[in-house]
Amino acid sequence: MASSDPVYLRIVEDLRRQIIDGTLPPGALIPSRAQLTRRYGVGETAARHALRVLAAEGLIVGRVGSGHYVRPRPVLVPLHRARWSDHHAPLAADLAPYGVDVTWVWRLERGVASRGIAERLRLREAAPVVRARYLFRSNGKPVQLAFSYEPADLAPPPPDQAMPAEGSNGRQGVIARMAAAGLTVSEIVESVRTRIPEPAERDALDLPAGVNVLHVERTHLAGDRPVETSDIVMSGDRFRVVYNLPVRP
Amino acid sequence: MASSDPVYLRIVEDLRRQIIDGTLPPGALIPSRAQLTRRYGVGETAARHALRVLAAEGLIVGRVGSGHYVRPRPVLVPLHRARWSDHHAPLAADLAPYGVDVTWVWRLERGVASRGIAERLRLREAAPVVRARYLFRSNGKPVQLAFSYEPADLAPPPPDQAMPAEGSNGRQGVIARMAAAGLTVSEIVESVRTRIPEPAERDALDLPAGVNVLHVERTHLAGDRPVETSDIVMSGDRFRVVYNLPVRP
DNA sequence: CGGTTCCGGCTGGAGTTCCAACTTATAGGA
DNA sequence: TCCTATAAGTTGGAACTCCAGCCGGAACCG
Repeated sequence: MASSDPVYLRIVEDLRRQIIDGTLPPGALIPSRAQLTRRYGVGETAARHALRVLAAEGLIVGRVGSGHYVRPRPVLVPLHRARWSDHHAPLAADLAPYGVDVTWVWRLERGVASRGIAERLRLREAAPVVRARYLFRSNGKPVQLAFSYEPADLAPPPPDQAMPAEGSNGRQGVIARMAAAGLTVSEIVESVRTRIPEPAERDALDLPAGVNVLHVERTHLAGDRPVETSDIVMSGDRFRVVYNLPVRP
Repeated sequence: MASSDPVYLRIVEDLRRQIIDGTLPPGALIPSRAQLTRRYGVGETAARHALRVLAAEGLIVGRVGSGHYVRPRPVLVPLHRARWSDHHAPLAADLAPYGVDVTWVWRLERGVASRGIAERLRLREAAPVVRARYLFRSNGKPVQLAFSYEPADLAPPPPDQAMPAEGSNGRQGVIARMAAAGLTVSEIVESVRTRIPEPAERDALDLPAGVNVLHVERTHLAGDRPVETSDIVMSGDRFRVVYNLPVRP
């Protein structure tokens, strides 16, 4: 079976091993398509596909006109395979392309960091922050309420004149914006718990009395700097995720 | 910018729209590479790439010698984009290929369903179940304890003679086994909370007194039938996930 | 009439080629 | 010495091609 494996897999495994064991250290230049083609005695298709796979895994990054380089730090979990938050804050954004009816509205506000937020963002208390409030609806029914806080000085800065801004759909989360800037983002999940909703939350989520909500506190870092922290409140302490499994990944 | 988008994206978006709005109902045959090539006036590369992307998204499935078909039920969240459990039970399995030192041992036991487990698996109390106990270690330090329960009659059945079986690494979780069987698996997360660890857990995880553990109760369904339920206990109520973002997905 | 064979169509792996856009280094000119 | 123009190398998008293996239906034969 191993002998009938696709040719490009041999290159992928070989390079991956070298990256993991340090033969190709972070920042190292990966052989170019032409070099791989000669070295492994394969066609350019195979070399190209191998590089694409490694790039998709996050182990290397390609720069047009320059080459493929080993990513500066070891990849633990590539985003596309493991996003803790997929079922929380960005739920709507991820489901929308699949025809699930999810809509959301958001509002941006300037404010100052409370004690807790300041701690999570490693700011001094009362430092200026931008708060976004999201309300997600599925089939008209409100299902999720989220607040995200970002340091006000963060690039790219939020629109200054138009504050407070509002909208429905479309606002990119910090992950997408950091990714666009080519940054490595990490995530700290500080707490996941169920609790009794506050009156305002019960109101927004249109909940009957006596039910609990799922509460997630989450912070995103770019390098070592916290760039966003969020409080996510979902209706009910019991939720369900349905997916189809690709028969062959 | 839209005009400079890759050619294949036009095909992807067009077909995706048709799948979502029902023009191409579940089970429908997708135009073949040759047909797409003619219909959209593009090369075979673009047609092929479009089909590959849709297949990766889980919207269609290719059958060699036959064609590409719309998947039988709407995909909500493709597994590779959203696995709630990636940071819980299968953590080790996902991290291992990236050179992170994670090892685990497991042990299989036959037993009978307690009241709670019976409820979650929709079995009568004291029905026969198979219990697997996992202990995950990172750099030698125990980080996660998990118990999974499956109905004993479930296919593929656990090894009967070798019970109780033990091992280190290698045991496939129910998701992988169901995927291999081509089944759609859904997941219910019943509860996520932090709590005081029980003495046995504190012992296994080598925890100092006074810290909390993160506790997740999770059930997997194949269609409507529960096929596994698990209790996951992680050391600490604060954990961190690090990933690199592909600059362009 | 029923079973078997055969052929056309399809996927998926692989190779080859071309080109635009970009980076980098080098050589030459001010 | 410093700046600029040029050339070589690289990625990424795309087209075209070939082939093995598989599927399904149609034709054919007993």
